[in-house]
Amino acid sequence: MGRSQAAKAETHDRIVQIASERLRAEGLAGVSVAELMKEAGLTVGGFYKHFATREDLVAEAVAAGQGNWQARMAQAASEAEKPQIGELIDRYLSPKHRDAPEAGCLAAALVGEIARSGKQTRASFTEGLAKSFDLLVDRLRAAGTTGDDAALRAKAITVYSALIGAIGMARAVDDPALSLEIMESAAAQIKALATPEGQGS
Amino acid sequence: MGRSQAAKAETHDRIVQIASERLRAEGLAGVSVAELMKEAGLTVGGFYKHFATREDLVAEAVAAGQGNWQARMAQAASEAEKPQIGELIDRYLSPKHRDAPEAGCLAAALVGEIARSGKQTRASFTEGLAKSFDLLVDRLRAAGTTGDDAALRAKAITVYSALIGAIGMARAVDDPALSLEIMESAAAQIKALATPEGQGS
DNA sequence: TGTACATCAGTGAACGCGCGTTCACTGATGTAC
DNA sequence: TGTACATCAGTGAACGCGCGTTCACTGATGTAC
Repeated sequence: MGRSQAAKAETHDRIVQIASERLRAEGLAGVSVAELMKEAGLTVGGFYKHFATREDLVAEAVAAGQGNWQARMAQAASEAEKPQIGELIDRYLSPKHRDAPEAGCLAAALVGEIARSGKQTRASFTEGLAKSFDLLVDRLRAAGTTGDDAALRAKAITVYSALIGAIGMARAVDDPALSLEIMESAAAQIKALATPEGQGS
Repeated sequence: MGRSQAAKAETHDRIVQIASERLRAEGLAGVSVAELMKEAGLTVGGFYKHFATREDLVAEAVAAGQGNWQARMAQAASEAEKPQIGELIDRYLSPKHRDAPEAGCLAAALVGEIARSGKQTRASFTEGLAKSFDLLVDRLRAAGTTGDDAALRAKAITVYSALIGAIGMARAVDDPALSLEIMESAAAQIKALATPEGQGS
């Protein structure tokens, strides 16, 4: 096939999108270049017309994958349509999110491996994480959570920490009852931290 | 060398101990059987006199690695010598722990990968995690944290979630200032959740 | 508008490499006499 | 106590395999005339 810039960009984006899903599902080392290209309907060799190395793709996929998740927090048409923080927490710590990492929060699925990754991947991740913190601060402020800017930011960081840790454990654990208990216990406590009503218990 | 049962058990333990450190540092797939054996002063082939497959070792190393960390919470001679919950949180979210995953909390370093691991590894992890929850409940009760048994358990789960998530992000992030901010913000908020004085802010 | 040519996205076989695992072997030690 | 033997932890070369990457090639398309 031809080589218009638009067609190439489309292929490029398709590869990145598939990678961002597959990497969340299988881990940063869990999918081979050949598999990825096959899933995109292409063959191995073409990969290097789009990326200099595998790590280049991973860095792009990490950036794209964080975008996916942030969209849920921010991409509503109006303030009223944006999800409330309590609803966000419940959806984050749900069996649905737990069982579909490929469509879920990239940070939760990959933090551990990103810590051991190359410069580009870590830089991509850091940028996306900073943006997630900002969006979470917005959601806390919209919910009327008490505290000045610094306090809200500290709460946002802690809320995100607890969400990531809880869903990580819920996914790792072998016991379905314990997995549910982790999600439900954490959701209740995090909501208490994040909403004005909950403060003080 | 000979083959007394004691000598074999000692070698076995040495391999498991080294694996538990190296896997925390490099990830579940980050160290090869040959490297591990070399570090234990042995050669590849001998590995299979101790473990049927690589995954057998990983499962054992996961169990052993959780033990290491739990020891810090529980293995003091008397109640007075056991660390206070606040001190535990500060030590957990310190640059020292962040920069030495091989000697630190296994759950923090490996949750994500354990979720994608085999039966044995996940079973090992689940058992260890349940024990960690129990030990954390003890520490909360010792600190006089308010709440009945169920509430203390929910708090313990949330505290551990937040610890794991925060140190995971602090390790993954590329920016030293942000890394410190994550640890400090989370430590303050988690202490508020975990100690009686902090309740209500 | 029609034709000749250059471009380059995509192909698929081949590469070198490190991995987990196997296997014939060694030799120090525990055991039987 | 001393000797002969069986055991089996540890050796290290070899295996088949999948990986990331390379490379000579193809052929549809954009461009120049």
